[in-house]
Amino acid sequence: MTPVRLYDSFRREKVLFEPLEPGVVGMYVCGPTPYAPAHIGHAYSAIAFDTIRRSLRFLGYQVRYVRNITDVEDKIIKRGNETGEDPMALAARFAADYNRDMARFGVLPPDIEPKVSTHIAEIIALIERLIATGCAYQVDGDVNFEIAKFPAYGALSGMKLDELRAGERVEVDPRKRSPDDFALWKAAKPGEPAWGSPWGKGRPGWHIECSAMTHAHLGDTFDLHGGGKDLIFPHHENEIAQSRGAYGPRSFARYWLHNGFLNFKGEKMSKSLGNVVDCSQIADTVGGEALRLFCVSHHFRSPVDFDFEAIRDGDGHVTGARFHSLEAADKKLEYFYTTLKRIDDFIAQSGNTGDAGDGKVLPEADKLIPDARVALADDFNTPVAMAALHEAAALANRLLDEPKGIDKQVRRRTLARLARDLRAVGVALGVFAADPAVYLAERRARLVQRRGIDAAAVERLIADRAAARAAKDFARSDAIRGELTALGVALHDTPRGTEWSVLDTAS
RNA sequence: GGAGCCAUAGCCAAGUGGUAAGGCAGUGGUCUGCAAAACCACCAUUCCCCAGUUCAAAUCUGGGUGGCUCCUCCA
Repeated sequence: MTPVRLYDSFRREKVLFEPLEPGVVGMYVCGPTPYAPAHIGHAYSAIAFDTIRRSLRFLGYQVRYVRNITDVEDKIIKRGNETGEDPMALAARFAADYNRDMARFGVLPPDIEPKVSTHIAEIIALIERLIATGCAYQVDGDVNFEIAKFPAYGALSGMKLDELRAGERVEVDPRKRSPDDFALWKAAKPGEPAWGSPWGKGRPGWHIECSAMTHAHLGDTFDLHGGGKDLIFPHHENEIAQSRGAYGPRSFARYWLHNGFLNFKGEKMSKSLGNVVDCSQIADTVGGEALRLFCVSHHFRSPVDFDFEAIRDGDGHVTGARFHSLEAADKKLEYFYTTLKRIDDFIAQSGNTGDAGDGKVLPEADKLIPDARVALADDFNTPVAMAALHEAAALANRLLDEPKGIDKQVRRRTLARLARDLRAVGVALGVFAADPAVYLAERRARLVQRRGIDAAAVERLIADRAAARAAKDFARSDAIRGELTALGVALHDTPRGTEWSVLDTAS
């Protein structure tokens, strides 16, 4: 396996990653609270950590990947009470939606997907332990964590307790010993899901589930903990306090990873600004893989500006959306899939499909995997891996275009190797998994629909043009090309006949 | 008020001490009946500004300017 350096949010520097057990990584990522359709921010985070998980595998590590679902939480209960739907049913429904959406972005299912509702016993045991160690106290049916008993509090976020109080803006529960203390267990209120506990009926507070679930599935101490930057405070800070308060100062996550946030034209995404984009809208409009490629073209820690423009009708109503940066990513995908298809076709035509690319190849073709490895081992630098993919694809196209001067066997084997390795790196990034012909056909169908192109009319014009060309009537042929261009269609004359695609105009 | 992040070509984006990856767009070329696609070449003497450290700075230090985030639910 390849040694990895990563930026640890806790130490605030890039460090050598040394898993507890060499070659084996235990990784926990904060998953969603499913109370509404997943939006692009959820996808960005899920893709970031899925890519890290895939990268670690590519680098030779065995990864145990745990991503939870917080299915008991205030927002779910509130939404359920508003709509009349049972909160647990609502959470289950949106959790299923979430997983379906993430699958469209190439996010692999976690190895373990624990839920709060199935870990109540573990949560209660952890709270009891915190009471026993003196970190938590019971008030009526509630149990709170007492921050004063955990002097290391604030190490991850850089928060200091006296400053926290200065910034206190929420109403303080007078039964708390300190305003900063947070709930581990909340006494049941009418209309809320509740479970029996030593403190009466109630439910877990937010934060405690992650401490309980990491312990249940990864043990006292584990390697990587990930989540969105916004979770650093208070969520991750509280997780640390709970877990270390219970299991000791050396327990819990050994390295912290936080992904940057998505902005829209420099603005934070928020419902009030009307710039929250649902995952299904993205996947339907440009395809899920375009978002995936967009994400891995940026470093996961960087804030990313997401280019989004609402399409409005004459009355100003939003009728659709343009995602310029995703359309660019989709076009880039077309390049890679076209390249893969060219190679696949070439290998198929050469008759020797058994040669997967083993053996001696052109030395330039041997660079892709090592280059990708170096890139991903350096803090999961996917943009640099993308650069390696571009160079490999250009090499493949060059070999396909210019057969002269290269030994036939070496050429074919080199192309087979390139296709194999492009896909191997693609697996690490979560791209290029589709059949190229299928992807290209689906992409064109999407564009045809989006642009309102009449495919049958296009085919008719192409037939007319073929007739004109056969008659060497090039003036007529060019006139038809002009008509098609006006329709937004580009033609591609090949030995197999004329193929067409949708122009990538800015329209 | 406290904590932190970011600023690299027209645009997107890597690079955290050793002389500016990659992509898009653009220009020229190869190929083509003409195109498209693909390929090739060109495209930042310079990294927001000022000062400093160093043989050497986009990278480190200090001071500015501009943008953003967290401290409250938030991926």
